[in-house]
Amino acid sequence: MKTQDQSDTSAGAYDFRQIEKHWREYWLAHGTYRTSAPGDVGYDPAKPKCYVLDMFPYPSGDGLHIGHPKGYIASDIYSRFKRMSGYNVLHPMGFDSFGLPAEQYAVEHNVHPAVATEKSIDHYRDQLQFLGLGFDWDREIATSHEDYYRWTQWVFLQLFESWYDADRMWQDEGGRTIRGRATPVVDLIASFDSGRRRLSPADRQMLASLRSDADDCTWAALTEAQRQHVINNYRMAYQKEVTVNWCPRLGTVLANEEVTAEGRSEVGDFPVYKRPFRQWMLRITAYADRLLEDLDAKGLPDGRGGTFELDWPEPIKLMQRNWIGRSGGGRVLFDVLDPVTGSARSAPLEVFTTRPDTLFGASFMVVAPGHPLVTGGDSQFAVPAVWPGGTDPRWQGDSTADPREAVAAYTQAAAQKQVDNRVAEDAKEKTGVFTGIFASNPVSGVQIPIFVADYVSMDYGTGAIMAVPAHDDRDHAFAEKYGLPIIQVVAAPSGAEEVCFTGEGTAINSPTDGVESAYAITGLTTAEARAKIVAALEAAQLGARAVSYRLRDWVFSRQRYWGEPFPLANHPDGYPVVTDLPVLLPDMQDFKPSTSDDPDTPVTPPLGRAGQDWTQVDVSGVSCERELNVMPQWAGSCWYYLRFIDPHNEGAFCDAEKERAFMPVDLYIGGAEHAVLHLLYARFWHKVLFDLGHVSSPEPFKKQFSQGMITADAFTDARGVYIDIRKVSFDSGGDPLHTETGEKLNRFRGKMGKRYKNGLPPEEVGEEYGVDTLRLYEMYMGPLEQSAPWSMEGIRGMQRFLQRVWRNLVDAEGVTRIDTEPAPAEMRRLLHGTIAVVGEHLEGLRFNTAIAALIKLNNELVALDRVPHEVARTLLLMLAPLAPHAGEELWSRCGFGLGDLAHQNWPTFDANLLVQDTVSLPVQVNGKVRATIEVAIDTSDTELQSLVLSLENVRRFLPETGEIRRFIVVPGKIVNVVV
RNA sequence: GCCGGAGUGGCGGAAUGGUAGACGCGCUGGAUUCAAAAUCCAGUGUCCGCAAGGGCGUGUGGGUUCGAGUCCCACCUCCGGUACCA
Repeated sequence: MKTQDQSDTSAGAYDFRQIEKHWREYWLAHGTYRTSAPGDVGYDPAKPKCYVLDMFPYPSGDGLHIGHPKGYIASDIYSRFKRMSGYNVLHPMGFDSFGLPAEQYAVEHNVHPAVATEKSIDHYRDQLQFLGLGFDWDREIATSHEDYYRWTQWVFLQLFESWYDADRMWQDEGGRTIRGRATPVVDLIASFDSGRRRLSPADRQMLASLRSDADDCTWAALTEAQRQHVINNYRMAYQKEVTVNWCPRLGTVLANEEVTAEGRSEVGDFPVYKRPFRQWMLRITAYADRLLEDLDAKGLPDGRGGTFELDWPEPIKLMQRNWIGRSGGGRVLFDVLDPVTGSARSAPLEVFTTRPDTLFGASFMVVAPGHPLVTGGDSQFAVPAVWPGGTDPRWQGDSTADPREAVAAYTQAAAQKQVDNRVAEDAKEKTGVFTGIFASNPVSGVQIPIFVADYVSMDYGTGAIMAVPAHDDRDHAFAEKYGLPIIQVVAAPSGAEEVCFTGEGTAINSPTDGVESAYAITGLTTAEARAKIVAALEAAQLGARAVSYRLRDWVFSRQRYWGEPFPLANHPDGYPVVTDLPVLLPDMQDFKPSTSDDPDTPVTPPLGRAGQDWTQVDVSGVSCERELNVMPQWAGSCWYYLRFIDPHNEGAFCDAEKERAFMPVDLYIGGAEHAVLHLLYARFWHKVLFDLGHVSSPEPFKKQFSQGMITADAFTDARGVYIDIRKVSFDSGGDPLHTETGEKLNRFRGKMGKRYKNGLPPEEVGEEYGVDTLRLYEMYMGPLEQSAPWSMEGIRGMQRFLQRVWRNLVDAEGVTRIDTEPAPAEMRRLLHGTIAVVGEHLEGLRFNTAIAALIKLNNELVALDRVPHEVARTLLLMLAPLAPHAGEELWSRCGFGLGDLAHQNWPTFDANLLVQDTVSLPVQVNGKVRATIEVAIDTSDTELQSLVLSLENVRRFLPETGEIRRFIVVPGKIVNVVV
């Protein structure tokens, strides 16, 4: 599959290997893509800036394959286009080099992650440079380098030493009023010290475990350790016991996604246990509303006196909104009835509901297995010793024992139950046990049973729900199984009868207006009924308007080695203290997690074995043990875009003036897999830094774009073993065969990568076809946001295109074919039309159609003996961002300049040239095209009508009378005769 | 399951509600060549037809419209995410 021109070394040949090598080296030697910042020689503050950012890669030991650079090529083209359009472009690259992939690679290959990482980075840099990507390499960073991660630790301390003052009203530079602000913890402590702030009920509840007099003690009476526990409840970075999926055999915690339906690890198939675990958390939920609002906010300040709004694809915004999952509704208090006396206990059961309007349809309640009502955490809520008379046997669980045993057994089983597999979650049968306790519906007074069931989670809302089986699918399934009443209280608008209608409609079977009730909602719409019920509940002190979020706080610690150490230590009195920066990761040869077969083995992070020199640290004269967890890989990628602006600053994470000059990022390109988590986490950190005055804009990424994957066919033999795509050929029928054995292979479409042996390194393709060809082909495969399959046949078309451009401008002897005569009118019209289209499509990241327009223009040149000067020059300018090596070579060969194509001005077009006097109109009869007519652009409709109706092929389709019903003219587009 | 996206010739894809298939690959025929590669020219959704022209055609089934690949409703299939892969 070698191309034929390899041996052609004549003066006029397009020798891409030599050309690409030459310009690659030229650009690096001349610093062609270096960006100047405030304070640099040659920085021009009057020039508009454009910050084009890629999601930086984590450097795996396998190197890049041709699927990886798709986004980098796109951002490179855009950067070059913007530079030519007069912008000071910042386009940096770096490496997300901490984290699990690097650690796992190190384990597999038995090398230290620090060594493996450096090697991988060198390899990646070579590969990226090979692709002719115009990064400013002076700005390269790596998250695992000490001069980077010391600032990651610094940013973490900003979070640790601040709290979210939710009621604070303030204005940003753009004049927007914002509610809530991250505020230094020292201010909080000062307000406690001065008495301006008192301990909250939540503080007292937490203190109850530490002091007997928590109910009425004051801040002044607290010990330092107790005060620190209070402050922990406020910090943006705080410690909390959370339940995780613990796999002792792997010595790691797993995501739900990494646990199989059988409750075993995906990797290795080992048992996984639910286990509570003290973790560092980040209070992202405090920012839920602002993360939501700013997606659509107008007038975000840009730090330079201007404003901006987010230009993100709507689907990505939608995913973020859904992830945050704000739902408005109400909290409702249900009286819990004493099983013996039947009277209400003092502590009611609180639920959150998004549908207060369905309150009259609530026929039972469900609490989560961890709820205090059933864990005995609150003596108020004791489960009775005997089943109430007439309890349905189905409600009593598997045991025939008393309610306490049944509930305890169910709760324990739920806890033991290894992680749920979501696929099965909703489809699987609901289970639950009656607690023996009844509640009273606050609006109707009806007694309803309380169940414990694992379809309710402690993580969302209050861990308890009111069940409305007529209008909630899960409640419905549960009610059907346990024979509970199903009461319709909402009528579907269309009258469409669904078994379980969950949409909005009209309230029915509730009190009717005229009846003496504040809850008279029958006949009201869902929205009206919801508002009325909540207002009435509030008046009766039985509930309140409330908002709930799906978003949870962020578990921020990992029991790993290859990550940023926390700049914290544990004081002997049991609270965290800040240590000096930087906290260097100790050099350990044994960095693997400790594994065990015993689920109860204490969890010991690898850093626990670092030796006392490292683990013990003196803080203000007290010997403390360092925090042994490390940060997740997200940490480094949450702020790297700021470090690129000022990568070598030793005194600050980023110089304030430079930050103002370059933020926000104008275009952020990355994989669609980061659409929710990474983008949300980075936005969160940025907002904290914004609140604290460290950055000047409230959002980091002005425009966001997610590129699709490059997929590739993969092949397996009869045993199911993957066969390297280099060893696959095709028979005449197109069926895949093994090159060596001739065996017939199976083909399927998959992600490109090492696993399927279907990836190719860019060097291999670049050597064979040329880097410019590779760049063009990846952009030409289809819309940037879509996934597309790699094809070794398709790439030839782009190579042909470049060769054709070359031959149009250079003859076989290497002499240019430029004509000094001006271009003919038709050629100029085509040229200027192409400028208009290409510019528009590059700006819109529609590279496939931009390239198509260039191909079309170039194809018109093939028939010419010589190419007019203006056409040649303009064609090269438009080609420059896409195929920079060939562009520079031809630019200098044609004598337009030397090595300066990247800094030329983008061509402008003359709109007058694009106006045409006549237009070719398709003529439809009843929506079917029957003819085409060439008319002057200003032909009147009546004139047009008589012309059209006289057309032979139109008349054939008219009725005998010649009568028409309508005559529709869409100016310049189409004519439709309706008969 | 839930959230988001995508389904158009043999293939990748193009198309502000206005001629479906731009452009590229592949294929067919021709020119050039001793021959081949490369290159150039012409053709190429499908069915009927010598042609002119006509029928059908954008995952499936409905709907809105003078007109639907595009908008609405209901499905099917595939892809991404689902919080400790990032």
